[in-house]
Amino acid sequence: MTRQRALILDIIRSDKCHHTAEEIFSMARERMPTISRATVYNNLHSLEDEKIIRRISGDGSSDRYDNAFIPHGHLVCIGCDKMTDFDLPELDREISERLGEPIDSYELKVRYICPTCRAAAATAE
Amino acid sequence: MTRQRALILDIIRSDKCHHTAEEIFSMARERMPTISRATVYNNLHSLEDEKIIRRISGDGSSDRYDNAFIPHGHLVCIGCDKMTDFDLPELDREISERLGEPIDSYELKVRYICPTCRAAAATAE
DNA sequence: AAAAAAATTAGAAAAATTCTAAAAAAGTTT
DNA sequence: AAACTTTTTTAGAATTTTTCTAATTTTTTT
Repeated sequence: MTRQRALILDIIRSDKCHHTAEEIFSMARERMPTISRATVYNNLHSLEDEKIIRRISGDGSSDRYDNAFIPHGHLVCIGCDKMTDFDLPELDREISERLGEPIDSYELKVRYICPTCRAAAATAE
Repeated sequence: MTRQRALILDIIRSDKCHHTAEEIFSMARERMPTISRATVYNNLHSLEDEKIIRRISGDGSSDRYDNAFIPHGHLVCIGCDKMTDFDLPELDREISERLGEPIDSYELKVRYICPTCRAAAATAE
């Protein structure tokens, strides 16, 4: 485990929200000014392969990275684009049952209108 | 509806498998040699906004586009990377129930080992 | 401590996507 | 169907995102 790798992992773990590779690179730079962009990308890839982190595809924009402890989905508001975690206990087992085969992992993104945006829309009428 | 838009839509609809923007651009070029890359991107974006097609995030590689008729998930084999459709009747309703709010749409990608790769792995032992 | 293996670096290169302003096509109005 | 307005397309440059490269540095193994 190199210092660079530990730093990248720490950045991902110490923040609830999900960052892009470029954001992680900037944050890493602040704490280790010589770290290279390639190192960030290399580590994001290897950490993902080892299932220590997860890549969440950014709808349109860049992909984001998330701690991979417990399987969960993501809610994305179509109004404000904010992304939040969405606990889905047993969904992995359920998918596997529906499929009739074991699965490795899943990625679920749900688009909806978040309570804040819905309230704002209701007020605007 | 311009000829370009119709062509792009036809390419997406007349093929079971899911193509990237660049692939769609090349295929469109074969049938309309003057079509511009920007037109392909513009239309993919607008068709997606109008929910006529769906963007499926490519894990790592480029995003792919899919006909958006019925909600369904995607199976991606971690061995051969092949992507296939996965029917999940009522999953949208179920997600909405678990969330306690209406949803707009969902995107589910399930990573697993496809029967072919599993058989190959079993033979190799 | 020396040797071997693995990871990092800087920056170039490649790939993917967006932007721009002019031209063309589509849709509207009379 | 001519004149007008609006929308879309075009080509290519620009930008953004990601990967590659080969020389160093760091880490691990012997």
